Amino acid sequence: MDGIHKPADQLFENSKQTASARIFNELLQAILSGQLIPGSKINEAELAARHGCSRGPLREALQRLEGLHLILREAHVGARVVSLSDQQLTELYQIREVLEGLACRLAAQHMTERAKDELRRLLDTHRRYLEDGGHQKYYPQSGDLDFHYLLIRSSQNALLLRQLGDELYPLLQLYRRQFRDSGYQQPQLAFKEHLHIAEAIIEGDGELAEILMRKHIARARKRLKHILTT
Amino acid sequence: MDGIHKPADQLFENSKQTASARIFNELLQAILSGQLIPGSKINEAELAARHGCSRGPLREALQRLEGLHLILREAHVGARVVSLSDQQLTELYQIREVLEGLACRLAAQHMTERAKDELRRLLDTHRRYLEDGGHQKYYPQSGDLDFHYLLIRSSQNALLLRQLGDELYPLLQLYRRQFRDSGYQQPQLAFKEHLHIAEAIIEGDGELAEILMRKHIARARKRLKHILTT
DNA sequence: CAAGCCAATATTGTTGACAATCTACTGTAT
DNA sequence: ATACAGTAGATTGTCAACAATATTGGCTTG
Repeated sequence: MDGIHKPADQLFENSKQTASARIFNELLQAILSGQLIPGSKINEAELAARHGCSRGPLREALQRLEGLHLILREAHVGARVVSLSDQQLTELYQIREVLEGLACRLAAQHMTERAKDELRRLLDTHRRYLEDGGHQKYYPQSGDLDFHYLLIRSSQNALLLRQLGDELYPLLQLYRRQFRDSGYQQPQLAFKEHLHIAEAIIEGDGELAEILMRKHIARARKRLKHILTT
Repeated sequence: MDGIHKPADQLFENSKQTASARIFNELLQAILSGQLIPGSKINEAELAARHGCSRGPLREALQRLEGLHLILREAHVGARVVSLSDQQLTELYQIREVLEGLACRLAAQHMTERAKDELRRLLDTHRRYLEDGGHQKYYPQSGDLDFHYLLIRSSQNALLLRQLGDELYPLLQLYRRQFRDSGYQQPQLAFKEHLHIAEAIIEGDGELAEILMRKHIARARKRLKHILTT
C-alpha cells in the first residue's frame, strides 16, 4: 500500500511540532546564544513575522519564556529579555548549591553500576583534555555540564532534573553570557574537586558527596563574587 | 461630571488585569481548591465560556499553568490537571527540604530586628492556639505556612522566594488535597521544632537553623511516606 | 524655555472564524 | 463476535481583523 512510509523529516518530532513549540525553541536559542540581547524590547509583530507565524503562537511562546524567567512582561507595555544583576547571580548560585548538593546525595544512593562506568569514562575524558592540550582555558563547558548533568540525572528525581535542567541552567547560561564568564579559570582545581565528588558517590557516601558538591559550587560563587566586585 | 467614580471593584488592581491574568488566577484557585479535579480533562471552549472570555487568553493561562506543572498538555490532544504519584510527592519534599534549609541559613544571616519581632509574635500566636483549644487537629495550616513563609521572605533571596512560593508550594498544596493530608498530626512536636528553628535564627546561627529545618521537613516526609505505604 | 496637555501613531490584548488533528462511532469483512 | 477501515463530529492550533492601551511628537501656555 502507498502512504505507509513517511517523509524522512517526519520521523523526527520537530516536524510535527506546533508553531508555538517551534517558535519557543527558536526564541530560547536566540536568547541563550545572545542573538536577543538582555534588556532589549521584544516587538511581537516583528518577531512573529521573522519566525513565520502569527502573533498567537508567538504570545504562547513568550508566556512560556516568562515562566522560565528569561523574559519580563508588563501588561500593555511589552516584553523584554531579562537583564540580570550581580545580586541575582548570587541568588542563583545559592540555590544551585543546595539543589546540586541534593542531587549528589541522591545519586550516591541510586547510581547504578552502568552509570558509575559512565561517570568514570567522563572523568577520564576530562583528564585527557587537561593533560593533552596545555591550553587550560579550553576546559570544556559542555563537558563540565555533562559532569553535573550526569549526576543530576542519576539522582532519580525527575522534579529536581526539571528544576535544575529546564529552569535554572538556562538562566545560568544567560548569566554567564551576560557577565562574560567563560567557565572555570582553574580547571585543574575544578577537575580535582570533580574527582573527589565522584569518588564519594561511587563509594555510596551521599552525605560526603553532598558536602563536597556544595563546597565546589560555593567556591565558584565566591570566585565569581570576587571578580564582580573588583 | 459623571463617570469619574469607578465601581468599587475597579479600585483594585484585578480590575485592570488582562483577561489572561484574571483567568489564570481563577484557574489556579479552581485547581488548588479541588474544583478542578486531578486527572480531569480540560475543554478549552467550555472553560473559556465559563470564565467569560475567548480561547486566546485561556490558552495563555493554560501555558502558564503548565509552566507551574499544575496541568499537562499534549499537542492536538488537550490539557489535564496533573495527578501526582507518591514518588513525585517524595521528590517534592526532598527539594523542599534543601531549599527551605537554605532559606533558614540565609534568614539567620539577614533577618532584621523587626522581622525577628514578627517571628516571635507568630510563634506566640501558635502557642496560644495549641494551649487554648484542646483541639490539636486544628493547627492552622495557613499559620504553619506563615511560619515557613516568613522565613523564606527573610532569606532576602528573591529567586528562592519565587521558586518556593510560586512554584513548589502550589504543587504541595495540590498534593495535600489529593492525598487528603490535612497537615501536622503531631502539632505540639511540630511547634517545638519551629521554636528551635526560630531560636537558632534569632541567635544568628545559620548552619544550625539549616540543619534543624532540614530535619523538620525530612521528618514530615518520612511520616508521609509511612502513611502512604500502609 | 520648560511643563503639561492633546492628538496621532504604534503596540498590545482580545475575538471569532477557519484549518489541522484527534476521537468516537458505524459498517464491513473475516 | 472481533478487528479494522472510514467517516462524521468534536477539539485543538492558527490566523487576521478589531478593540484597548501605551507611547510619541507637536502644540499651547505659563
